[in-house]
Amino acid sequence: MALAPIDLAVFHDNGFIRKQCRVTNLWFWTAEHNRETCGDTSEDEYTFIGNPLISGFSMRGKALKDAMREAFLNFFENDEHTRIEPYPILARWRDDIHLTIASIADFQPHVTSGMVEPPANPLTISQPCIRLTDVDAVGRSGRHLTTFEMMAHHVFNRPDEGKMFYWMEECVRYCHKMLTETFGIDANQITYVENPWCGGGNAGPAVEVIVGGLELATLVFMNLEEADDGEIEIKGDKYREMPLQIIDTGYGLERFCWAAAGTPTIYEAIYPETVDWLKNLSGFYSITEQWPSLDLATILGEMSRLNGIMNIEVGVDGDELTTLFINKLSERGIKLTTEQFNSITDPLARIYAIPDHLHALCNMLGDGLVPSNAKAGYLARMLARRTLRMRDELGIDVSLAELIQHHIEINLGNKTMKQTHDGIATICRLEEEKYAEMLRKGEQVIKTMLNSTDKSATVIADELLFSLNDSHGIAPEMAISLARKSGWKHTTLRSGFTAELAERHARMAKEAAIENVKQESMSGISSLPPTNPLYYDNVYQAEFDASVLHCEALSGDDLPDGATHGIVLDRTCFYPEGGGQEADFGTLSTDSVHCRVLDTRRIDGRIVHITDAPLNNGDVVHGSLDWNRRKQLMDHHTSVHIIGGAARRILGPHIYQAGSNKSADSARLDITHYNRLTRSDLDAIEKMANDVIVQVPKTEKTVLNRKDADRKHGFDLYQGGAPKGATIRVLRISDHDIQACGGTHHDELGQIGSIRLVRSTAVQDGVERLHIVAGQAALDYARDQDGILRQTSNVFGVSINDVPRTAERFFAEWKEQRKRIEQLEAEIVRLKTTGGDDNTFTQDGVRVVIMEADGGLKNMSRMLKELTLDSNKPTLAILGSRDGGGKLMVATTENSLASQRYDAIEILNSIIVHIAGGGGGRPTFAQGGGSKPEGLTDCLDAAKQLIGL
RNA sequence: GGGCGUGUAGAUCAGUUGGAAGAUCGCUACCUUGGCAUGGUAGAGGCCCCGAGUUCAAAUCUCGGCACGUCCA
Repeated sequence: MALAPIDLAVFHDNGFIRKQCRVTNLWFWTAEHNRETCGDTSEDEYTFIGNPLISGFSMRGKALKDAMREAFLNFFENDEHTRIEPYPILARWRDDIHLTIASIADFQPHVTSGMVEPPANPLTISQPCIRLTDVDAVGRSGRHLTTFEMMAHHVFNRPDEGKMFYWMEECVRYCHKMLTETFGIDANQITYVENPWCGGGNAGPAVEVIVGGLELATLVFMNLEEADDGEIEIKGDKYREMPLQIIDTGYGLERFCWAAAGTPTIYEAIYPETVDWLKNLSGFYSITEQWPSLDLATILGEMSRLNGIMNIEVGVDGDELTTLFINKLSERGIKLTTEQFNSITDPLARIYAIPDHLHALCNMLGDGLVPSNAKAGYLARMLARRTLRMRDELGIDVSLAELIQHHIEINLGNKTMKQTHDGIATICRLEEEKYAEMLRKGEQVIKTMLNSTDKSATVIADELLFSLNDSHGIAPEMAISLARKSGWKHTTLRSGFTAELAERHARMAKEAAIENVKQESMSGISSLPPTNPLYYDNVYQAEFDASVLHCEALSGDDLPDGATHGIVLDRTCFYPEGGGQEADFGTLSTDSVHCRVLDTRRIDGRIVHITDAPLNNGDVVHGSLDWNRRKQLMDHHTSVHIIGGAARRILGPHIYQAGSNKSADSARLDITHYNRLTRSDLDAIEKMANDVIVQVPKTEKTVLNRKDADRKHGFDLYQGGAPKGATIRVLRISDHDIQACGGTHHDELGQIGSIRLVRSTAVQDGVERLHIVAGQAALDYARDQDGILRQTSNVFGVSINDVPRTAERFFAEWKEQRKRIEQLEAEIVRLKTTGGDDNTFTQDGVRVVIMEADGGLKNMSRMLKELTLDSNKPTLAILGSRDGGGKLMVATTENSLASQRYDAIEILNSIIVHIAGGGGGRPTFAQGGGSKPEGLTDCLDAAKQLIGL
């Protein structure tokens, strides 16, 4: 069974009829009874270019967006909906996506799964979103954006609980009323296209709202979930109805603005000042002056209308599209050459894309994101680099920081964000420096790589271009332009290369995607009640009594040594490994059995004690924690929160936890930051952390439901990762640090004693790892350091205070003496090689030196250099040493009688047998070694014999 | 999370099949000049990132670590 046709009273009431699109075959509703296409096809041009569909909005840019958003929200607010403030652009509450990509993303997965109540119901919101999948089309299509606001009204119905707010009929009625009344859109211009939606295991009927050829909104009625026995089939998969029925709508704020402005592109509607500014800076208007016959305004107007029917998407071949575009323009009486077309559209695409990218960057950085070479931070870096590249291609001399500053002023109205404007500027400066450094290095790399390529070459080897892009960040176009700059003037980019590069990346990603996910499981525990955790009631309780509910023999390679069984109790003080805090150890005993707990894990919601012996179901056991370990883990965990808060205060609002680990020995906290930390940064954080221990007597622990936690504390609460449950445990250390955390924490900070921030290391660009020791571990650490220092001072025989100075002096002296030894060795070489002693012979005009020397190959090679470098004295030199198993070196003066007559390799190979070795080299310089130093004399004798002495 | 790449003089970087540690800039001294820009000559400056392994021999090859870069997810 497929979905039933959508047939609503609201359509009939407004004179709409249902038709099937001639082009797409989709069913749609229209008030224009002779309409044959659904509105969003390759035959439906934009009708609003130069002819706005929405009247009463004469402003542009930020003012237009503000007015439009307010009109939308106001409409729904006046009709039963609660207005909700937008969520952050960084989806901190989710672990499956980095960025908020839709308004419904705010409520996934906790609300859409039914676990958590929505913040209001029904609600209306305008949610800033970022989508980078179409980043390549931004600026070229006239309508693509990386960042936009999705206006929405959402409803979460529970018909099984009698909570049914409204469904399709009312939803479409709201939409139609708003479009025609609030925005005064002519109903004839509107088509409602039936197009079922599915994704992420859910599906439902959906309606696309097309106005003037532009999709303004989508109304999704999500009431189905994937199920093998489902009766409804959509796009090949089977679904059944689910208890929660959600209305997920999405109205494109910027598209409303565009339809109201009627500008050639969406960018001119929302970023008009920036577009003008960049046109002037880049000298755009002077481009067409080369062709006085071209009428730029007419060309741009026709191109915009055409944009509506051109399939400008990622992955469409650029050259083909250009040809098609030029043909279409020609049909309309506009004759353009490819060269003319490109020289207009290339810069224009960049001018349009830059404000979009700047807006996305402001949103990301403003929310506290730190650029990085991995994860979410990389998305910011990619946008920054795209922006910089386009800026360079336009030849504009304005720094990224200035561009961003301009954008914040003009398009964001100087709004305050989580990150300070100064902070954003600093990050931009650093990013631009890194970009410039990458370019500079890239130029070097290209020169080196192309060394073996002829200057007249017209192509660069594919492998080289791949490597330049993947390893050095130099995009193929950039590589070509740098190569031309460096002297390979005739190189061009092979057409289709960029597509191949993308294909190659896709293939690599596919291969990497094959990974094995191992899931821990135990057979008979899913029917057990969840274990009652006693550690939340009293973190200091170390002894308890409980009943054994389940005992199972375990096997596997990830178990600790000696572990044999997994035991589930009805209640426990043992904390299972989680949230970066390692598990508790201890003992479980009955009158007759005493077993050790070697690990504690959470499996399927039950706490499993990993032990070295079995217990019987129904046994009453006494549990006892290894208290020293638990205390140390608590010291470390609470310290991590304190350090995190201190780092945020000292380094800035962008500090966010990127991971952590708390073991008995030490703790680690990974934080996002845009610079390497210095020791003085660490000292300041450490000092503040220790001050907090003294100044804040008690921590506050509260349990809130998810809805209240979000509202009360915001999303910085979820530093430790996306929350899993409907209730949230909040640990509050005064106003120093407030976080959702399921770990065990001290009630009194004084219990920790002291915190040391040992050092920081880099996890990736933009993430610093802080190494922390606290409590007893801090004392142990100090003792260890003392020991090391004492040992060192004993070696030097000086007091501890003198160690640094002494080490410095010793190192300097060592270097000096090493140099002195080299000089003396050189002196010995000179003495040995200048004398006319018994080692020197003359054979037919060639000096032959055969002697035993001291030292290794290095020393001998210096002697050989001395002997054979003088071209006035053709020499054959054969040196041997007993060093390290015996060494031999043979050399002749290059380009001389000696080198003509003797082959060093031959001589070496024929005599080295006496020291049982081998070797090689060049015909004028050979060396080798052996393992029988006592045969050296035989070697040298054999050499004399060979030469005929 | 995965792939690729880079650590050599104060700086920027070369370094061929493993076989003699280099260039340019900067630094010091001297020469040229009335002085400077400049030009010339000479010199100083190296734990070839660290630690193992292979080898007669490792800056070079292999493995591990540290530091850094880059692309993709």
